[in-house]
Amino acid sequence: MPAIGFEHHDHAHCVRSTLSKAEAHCADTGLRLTPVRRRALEILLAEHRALGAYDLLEVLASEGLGTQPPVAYRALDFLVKAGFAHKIEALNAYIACAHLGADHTPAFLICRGCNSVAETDTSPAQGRLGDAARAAGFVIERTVVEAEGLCPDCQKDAA
Amino acid sequence: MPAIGFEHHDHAHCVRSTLSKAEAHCADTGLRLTPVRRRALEILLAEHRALGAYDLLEVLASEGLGTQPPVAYRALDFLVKAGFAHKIEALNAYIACAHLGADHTPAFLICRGCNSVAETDTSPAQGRLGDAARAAGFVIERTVVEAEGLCPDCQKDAA
DNA sequence: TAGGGCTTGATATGTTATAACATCCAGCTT
DNA sequence: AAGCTGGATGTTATAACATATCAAGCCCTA
Repeated sequence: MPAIGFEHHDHAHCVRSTLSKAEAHCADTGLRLTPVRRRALEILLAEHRALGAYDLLEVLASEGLGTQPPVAYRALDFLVKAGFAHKIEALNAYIACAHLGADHTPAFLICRGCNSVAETDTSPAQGRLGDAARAAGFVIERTVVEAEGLCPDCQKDAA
Repeated sequence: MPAIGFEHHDHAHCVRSTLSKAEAHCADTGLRLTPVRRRALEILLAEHRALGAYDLLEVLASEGLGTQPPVAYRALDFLVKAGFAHKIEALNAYIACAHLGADHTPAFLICRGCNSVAETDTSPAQGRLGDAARAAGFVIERTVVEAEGLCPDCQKDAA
């Protein structure tokens, strides 16, 4: 599973295809992809960048889809629980899932230059973290793996 | 490097020894471990648990060491920059470093039952995350690795 | 068509974090 | 000793992130 986010790609296609997968998943499982939720996912998908809840709210508000914080947080909760989006803990911000449908443990590469975020995959339970957890008798339920640094473009700019 | 936090240990000794190391490090490098900073570190060291900035502020305030948020955030900034404490991103909270002096990339096991936190060590740049970063041409400067789950004691309680 | 459960609307508030500017103080300089 | 300098602290205000609560609407289905 490659990192998705920095390389150039057919973005329109990746947006459409993710939306289709989300719709199909909801149809299968009975989840309700309501107008606000669907639009929130579209907004996140529009960029490979993490958006704050209030950034999202601003866009929703400009479209008449709600003006108060709970609107954004409810939509984000839904998307995160459904696996359509992830929260980036280091930024207190949210990003659309780039590997929708794949069973994965997400990990993120966060560029401090341009704020773009690439999603990749990891298996922390199989590495040193998992070893430490087993040694301590700790049962892992969820992992947060995020790396901050510079993407290729921003390295060029810095040089 | 073992995980430190869940197992029973001589806590008074681990507090004293960490404070000594911090003092020695400041003496060596010219950093100033002022009364507020030193007391903040002591407060964090008092438990293997992450404290919010406002929790810390409450204690400092009760001792006449300052009443406004910047007091706590400045002390925490100093401790984090000096490597004496770490921020737990998943909790927006702070914990004293359990491996002071060792060159390490911290990783945390966070118990959702009792809020205790164990610090261990990881090498994300050598695992799958590092592979993905190299493949994407991304340069990692800092990593956040946190696992949420249940510690041994809380597993017993749940059963 | 009535009831239950999920969704949305609306108000208020709680929690985490920083900006901005004034003041103080220790150490150095002349 | 007077003055400068840089880090540390005091103080006020506000920005940014997140949730509790209760009322109202919608949709399914029995």
